[in-house]
Amino acid sequence: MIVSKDWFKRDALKIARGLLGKVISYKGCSGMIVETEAYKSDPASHAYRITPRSEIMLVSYGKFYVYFIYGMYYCLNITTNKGEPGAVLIRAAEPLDGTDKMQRRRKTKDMHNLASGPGKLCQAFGINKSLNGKDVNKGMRVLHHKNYKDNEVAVSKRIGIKEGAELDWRFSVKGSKFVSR
DNA sequence: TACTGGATTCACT
DNA sequence: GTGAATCCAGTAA
Repeated sequence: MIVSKDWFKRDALKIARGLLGKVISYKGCSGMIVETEAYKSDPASHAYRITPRSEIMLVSYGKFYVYFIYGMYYCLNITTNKGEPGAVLIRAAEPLDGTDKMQRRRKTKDMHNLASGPGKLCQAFGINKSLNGKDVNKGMRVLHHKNYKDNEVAVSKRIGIKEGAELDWRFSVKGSKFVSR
């Protein structure tokens, strides 16, 4: 079951929390999201100062925002919108299907090392700037986990959301071995 | 046009 | 724990 674009028309913090346990599917690979980070209009965010690159966060929701960083890595975001520009960074995922492809792209067999970080995740799924600006579910799909079809609250209870001790905008699945360091 | 630094990762010590 | 890799967007001139 696909997560609708309108699902992202809410506060970034709620989206970041709600995305945990959701599944992303792209290029024959899929994985369950286990770590996210919400970005709103704070100084650390691209949404703080709107530029041509980050304008997408101001004018849209439910779109992919992919940017290149450190000359080597991509980071995958999904834009949100509830009265102010924002986005959620997908930081890590637990590989489900297409792990052989991920292992080839990542040049490692280590499952824990396939998508346990923003840059690793993009490398494993073969994500690049061609996904930037595309609507959710066009290209990459965002799905409800087959085992977690019920509502968000139930999902949260079952997988156990762990909020960052100091960072209340970063969320991870409690006990997951697939979150970044 | 030139410079600066980054929502990271990995190898090496 | 530390530093290198690497390139693009943003900024200042």
